[in-house]
Amino acid sequence: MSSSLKDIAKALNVSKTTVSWVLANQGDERKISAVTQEKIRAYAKEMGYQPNLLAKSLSEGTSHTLGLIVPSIGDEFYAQIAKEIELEAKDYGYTLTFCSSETDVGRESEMIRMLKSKRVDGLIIAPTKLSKLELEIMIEEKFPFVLIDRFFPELDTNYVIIDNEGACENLVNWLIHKGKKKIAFVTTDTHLLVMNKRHDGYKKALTESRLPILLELYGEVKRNEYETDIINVLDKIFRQVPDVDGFCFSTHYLALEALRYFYKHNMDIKDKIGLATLHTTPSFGILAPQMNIAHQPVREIGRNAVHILVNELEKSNPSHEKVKMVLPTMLDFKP
Amino acid sequence: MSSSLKDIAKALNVSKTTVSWVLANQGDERKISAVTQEKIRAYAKEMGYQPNLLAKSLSEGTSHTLGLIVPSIGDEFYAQIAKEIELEAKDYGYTLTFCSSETDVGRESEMIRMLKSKRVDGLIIAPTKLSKLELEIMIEEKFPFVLIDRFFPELDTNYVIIDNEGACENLVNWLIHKGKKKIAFVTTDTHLLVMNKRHDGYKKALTESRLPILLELYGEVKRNEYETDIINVLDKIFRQVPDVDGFCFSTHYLALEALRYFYKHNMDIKDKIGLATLHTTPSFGILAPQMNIAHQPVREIGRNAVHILVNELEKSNPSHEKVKMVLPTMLDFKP
DNA sequence: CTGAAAGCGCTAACAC
DNA sequence: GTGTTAGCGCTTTCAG
Repeated sequence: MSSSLKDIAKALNVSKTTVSWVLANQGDERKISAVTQEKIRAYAKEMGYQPNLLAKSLSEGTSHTLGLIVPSIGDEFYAQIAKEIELEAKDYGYTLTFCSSETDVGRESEMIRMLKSKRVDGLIIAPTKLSKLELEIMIEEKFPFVLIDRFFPELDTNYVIIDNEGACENLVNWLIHKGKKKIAFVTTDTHLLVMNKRHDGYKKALTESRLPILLELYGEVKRNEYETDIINVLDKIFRQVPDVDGFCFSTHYLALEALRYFYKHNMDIKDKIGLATLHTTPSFGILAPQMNIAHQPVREIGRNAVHILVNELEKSNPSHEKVKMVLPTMLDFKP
Repeated sequence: MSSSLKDIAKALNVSKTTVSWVLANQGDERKISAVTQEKIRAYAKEMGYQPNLLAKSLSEGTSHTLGLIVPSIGDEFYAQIAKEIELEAKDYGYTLTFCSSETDVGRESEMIRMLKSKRVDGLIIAPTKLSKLELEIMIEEKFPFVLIDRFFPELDTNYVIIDNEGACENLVNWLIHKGKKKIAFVTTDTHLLVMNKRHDGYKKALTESRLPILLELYGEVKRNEYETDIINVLDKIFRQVPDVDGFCFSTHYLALEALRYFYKHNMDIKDKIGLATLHTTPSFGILAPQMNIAHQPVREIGRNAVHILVNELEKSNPSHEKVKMVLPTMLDFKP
């Protein structure tokens, strides 16, 4: 089984230190003789020596591991984010430990604690209802972390989010520009600040164009049963405003379910009804080529989050400003 | 900052041992007086004591962490698998560290070594071109791991895969049953055994029905540029066999891209062309309600993989047979 | 009922 | 050039 420094040292009649040094490539620096070095390296290789990183971490006080907490790794968006984060982290020599809170929101803070206990060097978190308490503790302790996708304006933390308000404002403006007058806004998870921002963007666009903001054109879908609830929501909108001519969805999976609905009812989403959504899913290109999309810059979100975190970890000067990054979405408008 | 057992012990004038015991809930068992216990617990809470799991792991020789290696966490299928694995692992008290090999296949074995060095208790791997060497080493060392999605028949390992051959055989049989005579098979990643099995299933179904296996009805798509290459492949099939009346796709993303093609060319996939695929993607229900699907039992794959692994980890008797599990797909056939 | 001490595998300051 | 030693924070045996 895996041999240790001590085993090698004993077998070769040198000290642990010597072995440690040459295996850490400090051999020359520490002026260990070439023969000893070679001897050690050869034997280590022969034995298939694998350093115990647990011990190393304990000793060094840094684990070179980052923790990632997302609401659900099964979700396309977070999976992509995770991918980008993992790639970037690897470039910096960090591995990733992740937890998803899934349905069990109550256990989010438990996971934060767990990861801190496992001594990850820092955390990247897409918070849900997260007891802010846990974040406040981390701020207090100066534990390095960065929020993504969502944030708390009242907390002084690092974060990387998108311009939610601007994205929806642009989307709706475009629909207006194309002559739409009765544009509905369909959303969910309204306890989230980001969702409110998206709604704000919608309202702002209407207001600027002096269009009325009608309650009948607002649809709120229950998150945990969105596949079925969106049907009620859409039914209601069409009942109350039969000549609705545009839809802005606050997120991709609502748009997808709405498409299912439109197809089922054979609706003319080509000319009659204008479509817009935040974030995408691969099938939109086929299902609704006319869909106007504000793409999430997943790569930038992921990469920047890692950047910021690693920067904070590796800077000797720890007391610098938190970075608050608001990324623009990538607008993909159809003529 | 995070206090340690020693700090607590010192502050309370007791020994580290005592503190360790009560905080590990062995207080009663070890007959520590109620007052001492309470004192310790209260102080630990006040200080916000968080055990250093690194130290605990090092000491106990087990990290309660599982490693997951997939080709790409950004891929829908693996993301779902990861979700299931994470959930199940959490139930057993394990957290997950993951790596995806992404494009950089050469680094797979590096990741295995890294995770072993980090002393994960076991590994769940969806291998790609993986130098089998690494697996052989693990077998030799008796390091616990289970393969998912793909496997090597010549290696005696745990694995959880699906019945690839049976799935495609069933899919194609159904198409035949519906009167299709010229069924094409479109695939990719043909260096993978599982892909060959799927092809075998296709051929088996044809043979059983005494249909010819035509080379012109076989399409192989280059994996790394499948979005564009599939167009050539489909063009070629339609050119050589204009009256092709069925398609069996070896995997979901090929089916999706093919749909894009069918839509673009306005083809009749409702009656004229029969469709079948292994695994699904959310939009199929809208895009192609007629698509016959052999669903991957993601949940079962994930859960069973964790089961098998944890079982091997926690059984005192380590020398039992490797479990080789072949799960049926869930067939979703359209009339 | 509680404590001392060794040990998990590694690093690093300080000898010689 | 190389070794000694203490220490990272925890568990656990053995002694009182």
